[in-house]
Parts: sequence; structure tokens; C-alpha cells
Amino acid sequence: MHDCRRPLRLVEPEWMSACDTCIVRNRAICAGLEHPEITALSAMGRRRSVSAGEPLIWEDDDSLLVANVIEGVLKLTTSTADGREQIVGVAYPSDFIGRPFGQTSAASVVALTDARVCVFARNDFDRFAREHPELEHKLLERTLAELDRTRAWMMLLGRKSAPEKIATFLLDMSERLADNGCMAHTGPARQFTLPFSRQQVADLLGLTIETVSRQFTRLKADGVVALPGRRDVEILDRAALQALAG
Amino acid sequence: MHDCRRPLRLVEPEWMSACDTCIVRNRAICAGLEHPEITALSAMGRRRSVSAGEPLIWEDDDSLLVANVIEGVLKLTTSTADGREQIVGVAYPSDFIGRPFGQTSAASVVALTDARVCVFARNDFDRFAREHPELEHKLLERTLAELDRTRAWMMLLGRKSAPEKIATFLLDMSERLADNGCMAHTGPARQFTLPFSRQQVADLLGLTIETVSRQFTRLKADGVVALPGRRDVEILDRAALQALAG
DNA sequence: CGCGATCCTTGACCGAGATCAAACTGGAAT
DNA sequence: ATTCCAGTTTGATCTCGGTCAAGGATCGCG
Repeated sequence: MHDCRRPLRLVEPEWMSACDTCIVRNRAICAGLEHPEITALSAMGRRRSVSAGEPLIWEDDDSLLVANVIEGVLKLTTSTADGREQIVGVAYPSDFIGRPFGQTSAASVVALTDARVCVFARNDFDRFAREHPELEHKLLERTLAELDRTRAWMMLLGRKSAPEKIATFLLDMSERLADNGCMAHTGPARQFTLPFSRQQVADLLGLTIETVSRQFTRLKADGVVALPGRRDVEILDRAALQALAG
Repeated sequence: MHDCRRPLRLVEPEWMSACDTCIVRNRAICAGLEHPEITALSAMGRRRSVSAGEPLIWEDDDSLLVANVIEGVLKLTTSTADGREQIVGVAYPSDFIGRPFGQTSAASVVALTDARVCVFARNDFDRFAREHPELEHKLLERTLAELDRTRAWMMLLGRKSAPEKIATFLLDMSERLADNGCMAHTGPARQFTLPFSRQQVADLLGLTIETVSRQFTRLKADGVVALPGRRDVEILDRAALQALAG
């Protein structure tokens, strides 16, 4: 789907921007931009590291920045006044985060793992996007896909039981965490490391940490999964998971 | 926010398209398109009536059409194999429905009230949109706003109690159903008629019909709302509702 | 006006998942 | 090693909302 054979350079000539060696260059919304444009965009943005647990955007803040995820995983959350939290989205490398063309951000963004992002001032980005329809089109496709995923998750939150939620979650992770690199599509991962704590899984599924823990324990007891480490999952019986997912 | 003083004509000269008299012309994504474009778009689309309960798009169907809502209210739903349903979106006049730039639709669309829509073949629309950045920009803004709304709803589905869900729902309806016309912004409606049956409210909130009914009864008993008809709501104590909504 | 169908409400009961509390685990720091 | 501590698991109990089962209201229609 994307060309991954872009030449790797160890030294950057003067005319090259940081984008030329960016590992998500072919997958992020920047893909397809040619040289004058990529240079202009590169001049507006700057790279930033965010360590695990560190916030990047606050809910209800003025929407001041947008970003591309280069590396790592981040969560988008909304919270109630009394501290309940719901994870409303998860951003992986090449994903776009933030709220362009709007005054405020509806969700907080916090890094789940150490992460690197490429941030832009929102109004700079907005202006640039409006002048580059190809970029806006990429952003539109991404936003439509994210809306589809979000709606599927609403079904999970509103109508699925705890066992169904957990099974659906594990299958989803198995696909999302499969091929983050740029190799040929390898299919869903049999084993993987979750970027979430138990509490975060609970916040994603609309459950409590205790229920999540009990469901994991049960799947392990039934031989459906193995749990070699706190965050490690190995799927032993995918068919059983699919049956449970409903 | 939009200009509502577009002249009304009772007869249409030859060169006018149906769009020129369209009541959502100034609010839908078509707003801002000028004459050669609006004529081309008009030629591609056709108007269609959908009666209450009638489907317009089937979940998992090939995404063959997209549409603008002219009049009426429609629901977007996803269902599980065993028949559980979740309403994942509601479309009002001037809203855009369907999945452009994608092979399949993730949700079914069914009319809640008698409705009129302006439908386009998806591939015609896709091609036209790619050639008209201004249209794509409007669609992007709309999709981003819808994503924000959907994420706020995820919080409701995952973390709110039944009383909180009902209160949030009523306040949301009070705003959405306020000024569907094009008059000056009137603020939230004090009384309104729901476009939903009790079962549909349940499908929207991730509850059962019995729970919805009990919560309505309780709000009535507490003098927070009056319920003059099956679908009629009058808000007597908005502050109480806001407190309940959390 | 009365009939029937559909939608809605109410009641009794149940159970999945929340809550409260305590014990366990595994990695980091001393 | 030992201690410490956050994160996790497990157990006991409770409660909110679901389920099952009747009734009641409302509306379209003859």
C-alpha cells in the first residue's frame, strides 16, 4: 500500500528537512507532499519527545497545537468533573492528533509510552492545510476512518458484555499492534505487549479495573490466552476469542 | 453564522437548479459553491423522500450512495449478529450522511421521521469532491465536529449512570431541536417533540426500554420535566437536569 | 365510537458488574 | 538480598440496571 523502499541516508544534505528521514513520512498525512511544500511544512513544525504519562494537550484547552505521531502510543481521553475517565481514542505512529479548524480540543492527549511527535501551531497548520487540498484530503480520509472506528467502539461501550468487551479488545490490539513497521502486511499478531495498564484497559472499555482483571484471569484459566508478563498477551485460541467477541 | 436572507423565488428560471430553492442550501456542505459548480452537483444528485422507518443505507453494504439531509431526522445504527442495536449517530437537516472515499458503510441509516434527502452516487460525489477543495473542506469541518460529538457520547456510554444518561440526553435534544430553521439562535428549547420512540432512546443511550421509561417517570414525579405526550418533553427545571447530567 | 395493534409503564426478581477491602507480585531503589 | 510501592489479583458483598411478565395508554382505522 505504501512504498517503503525510500532510500535511507545517514547524512543530510543542506536542502533536506527532518521530514526526509522521518520514519512515518510515507504513512502520515505528509505523504505525497513534494519538495517546496514539505520544506514549508517542516519549517512550521518541530519535533518533541513526550515521556510516558506526560500530557501533550489538555481537554477544553484552547486548541493551540496539532501533531503527527512519529513513535509511541498516546491516549485521547475525556473526564467528568468527579474524575471518571473514558479513553475515546488511541493514536499510533503516523496518526494525526489535535483539533484543526476548531477553537477547543474535546479531549486530553497523554502519552502511554515514551513518544515522539511532530507538532505544529494550530493556526499555522490550518492556514497551510487550506492552501494544500491534497493534505486536507488525506486528513479527511483519516478523520472518516477514525469516525468509523469510533462508532464501532460505541457499539462495544453501549451494548457488549464484559467478556465480549475484553475479547473484542484483545483482537483489536492484535491487529493494531501487528505491523507498525513498514514491512509487508503480516496479519494479526499472535503475541504482543499492550501499551495499557489494567486501569487504562478499564477506561477504554467502560469497566472497572477489577472486572478487567477477572476477565483476563478467566481467559487464562480457560487456555484462551497466556499472560507471560503484566502487559504481555499471547493468543492461544483465536477462534475462541472471536466467538466470545460476538 | 450563515446568511439566511437569500431571496425566495416562487418561479424558477431555466438556469436555476433545485439547489437554488433548497432550504438547507446555506447550511449544508453545498454552501459557498457558486454557479457552474452548483449546477454540476445538482445534475449528479436527485431528491428522494424516505418515510419514517424506511432504510436508506444498509450496514456493511457497499457504500453506493451519500446524501444531504434536507428535512427530517435519520438514525445511524450498528447491530450485533444477535440483534442488539446501538444508535451511533443522528442526522438532522443540512447534515451529510454516508461514507465517501470508502468501500463499505459502517452503519445503517434509517429515517426516524418522514424525511427528504438529496442523494448522490458515491463515486460521482467522490470525484466531484476531489475536484472542489472548498467542498472537501466543508466536509472535513463537519466530520471533525461529528467526531467530537461522537467522542463526547462515548463518555456517556462508558461512564455515566442511567439518570446521568437521561439528563444528558434531554439537554442535548433541547439544544439540537431548538433552531432547525434559520432564524437567529434562540437558545435551547424549553419544550420539544422527540424524534425517538422509547426503544430508540434506549438504543441511543445503551439502556433498556424499561430503564428509560422508569427514568422518565422519575423525572416527571420529581417535577423536573413534564411529559404531555409520548414524545413530548417540557423542561421545567433545567438546573436540576444539568446537575443530574454530571 | 370501539376495536386492535403498538407502544409504554409498572412490578417482582435476578444477576453482571461495581464497590470495598485485603493480599499478592514484581520490579526499582537501597 | 531486602525493602518498598505501585500495580494487580482475589474475595465478599451490594446495587444498579437488566430480565421477565403483566397491565395500561394511545393512536390509527373501520
